[in-house]
Amino acid sequence: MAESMSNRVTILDVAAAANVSKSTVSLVLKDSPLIPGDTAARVREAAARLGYVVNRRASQLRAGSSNMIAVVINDLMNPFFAEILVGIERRLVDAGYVVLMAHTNEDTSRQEKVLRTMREQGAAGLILCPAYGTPGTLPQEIHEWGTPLVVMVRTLGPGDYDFAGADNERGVYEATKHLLAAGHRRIGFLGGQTGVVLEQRLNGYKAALADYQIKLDPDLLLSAKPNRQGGNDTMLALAKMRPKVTAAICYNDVVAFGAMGALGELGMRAGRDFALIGFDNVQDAAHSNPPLSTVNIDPGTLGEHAADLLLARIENPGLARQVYMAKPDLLIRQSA
Amino acid sequence: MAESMSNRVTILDVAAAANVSKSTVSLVLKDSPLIPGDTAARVREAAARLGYVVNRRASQLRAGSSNMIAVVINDLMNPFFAEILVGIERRLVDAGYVVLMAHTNEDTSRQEKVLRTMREQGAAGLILCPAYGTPGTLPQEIHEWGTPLVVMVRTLGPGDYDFAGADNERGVYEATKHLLAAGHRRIGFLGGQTGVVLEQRLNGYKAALADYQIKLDPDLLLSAKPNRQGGNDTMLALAKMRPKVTAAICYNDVVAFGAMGALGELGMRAGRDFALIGFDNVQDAAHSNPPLSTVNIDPGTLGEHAADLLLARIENPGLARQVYMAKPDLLIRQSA
DNA sequence: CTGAAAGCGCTTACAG
DNA sequence: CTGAAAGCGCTTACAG
Repeated sequence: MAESMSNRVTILDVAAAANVSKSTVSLVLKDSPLIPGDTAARVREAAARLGYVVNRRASQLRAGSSNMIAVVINDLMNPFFAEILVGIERRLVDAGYVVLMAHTNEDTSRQEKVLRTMREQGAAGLILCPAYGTPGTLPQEIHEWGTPLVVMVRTLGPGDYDFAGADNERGVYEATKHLLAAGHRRIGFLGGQTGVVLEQRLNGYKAALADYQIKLDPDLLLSAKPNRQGGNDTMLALAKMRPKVTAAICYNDVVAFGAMGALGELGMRAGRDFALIGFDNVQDAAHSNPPLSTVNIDPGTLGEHAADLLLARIENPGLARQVYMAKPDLLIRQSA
Repeated sequence: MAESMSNRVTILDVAAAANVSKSTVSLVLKDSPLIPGDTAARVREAAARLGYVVNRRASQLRAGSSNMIAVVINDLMNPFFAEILVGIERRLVDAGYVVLMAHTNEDTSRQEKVLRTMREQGAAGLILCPAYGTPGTLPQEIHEWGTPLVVMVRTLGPGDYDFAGADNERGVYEATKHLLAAGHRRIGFLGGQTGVVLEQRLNGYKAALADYQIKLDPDLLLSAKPNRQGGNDTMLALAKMRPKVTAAICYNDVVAFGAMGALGELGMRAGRDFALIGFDNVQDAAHSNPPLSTVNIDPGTLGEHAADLLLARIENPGLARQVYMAKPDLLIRQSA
């Protein structure tokens, strides 16, 4: 907690300088049609001359409004979430809001802490990319606070909350089918450890194999953290398996980047010696070595849509449940 | 602007429930020693039972304090800045603050806009990674607002502002010397277009060449945006040059990743056919394909230090100018 | 058209 | 030890 600005000029100073009451100043500053042009001009001139800056804290306390929106992100080290955040922020700032950002790093106790803080600040709404292990009761709880909410990326069980995410099952299904159509029969699944997103993506993988009457080999499902290290480790393990594995679906792009590195260590190259497909289409995917084939769900746009859902909900709390599902789009570059 | 929470319970409700005055409630909630244990317990119990949540807006308006800190980032798509942001946020949240985050995307007019907004919100301090083209007068202006400031990464001309960044010249100097010691004589400099950071890094490059009595060849300085695309494009161009170029310093890691991709396209591999060194040491650098040799300035720690400087400044506005310069550390992995 | 008054939810001297 | 009062900087009915 810090002492705030030294000698702020207030609405009273402006009123004195313009020879009107503070009510008049207030009305002028919100462009009320009640005040005639010449008075308004005088007030504006005084405000500008004195360097008046509105105190949002005071105005919003009185008006019972808020222009702050809380955004809670689980993993900013993953460019997928960074791109989402940028999309959210862009839309929110354009709509006149300011974003209160917190990073949980997949830690639910930190998440609880920041959520409480943001509630205390009086956020007008909340966009939450939940940490692993977030209880399914959280949306209901936040609803009881009276705070409009949109959950992103990972669903939080059944419930009546707004959601923005992607059709994970379909995306991986199509990616796997592409590999199968190219003749691959031993296809690994790399990375991911827990959570609904993993389940959904795995379902897509299984469904595609089933289409080809291929029995699921559990040894080909390599669990690991969804980061580069995880991709590296699992690819190294996968490469050792016999009979030979010739392709892999990666839990996400970052895992795929790690897998590419592992292939490099082995003197192999994705797209030539092994087929690799990612998920997300983060910006880096177009320029990785080699460029990554992936399931495009357009993270930036996903963030913008989440912001739009929240804005709509704030505008009209009575709205029916809103869901935005990014349509996955298989993007074949050079890694498969 | 949204209507705020429906039926918040206030300090008055708690006072009524505990049969004390609101002053007493206020004192209890800030752990004042003035209130005896049994009264305090009664008040706390009532607060908990009613689900009381403090309204920071009101308390801080009255107290003239703020627990919000603004952080303005120029390019979140670059993992370097994402890592910095995470470091800042971690430290600030641990210190009891909440972060107001804005992304300028290198757009100075957007930067002006968000800065104004954050001033209106009454931020207790500001950490700014300035967009290209930010006027050198900005720190002074912000000082006049009465807002504690720390500038990061890019200096903003001379002035009495706190700063956290890295010794760019020395970092690149050492990287270039490493390449020279390994026998390289035609060394490119890839990416970067403008700004002090580029100047400083270029100075390091030039100084190292001078140590070896090598004349600077301006053709080897390839200007491009400091992103993957820039790295890709400039590497492609560099590879065509004759006499052959055998190594390059990259403006930053992201440029180096792009350059690696370009080498891949050409059937070459960094570390085997061409030597590449980056700058920053973002987390991805350890797992790129191949792992990137780079100048480590530890972005996360840099962010934490920036937060510490700001906290110290808020605590004690009279402090002399504070500067944190990350000591660059050449990290040789496989790309050079 | 403009001012005086009340009040948003708190904290902070000040009495007693 | 605890309560009554004033006030942070605004907005919003309500008079006139």
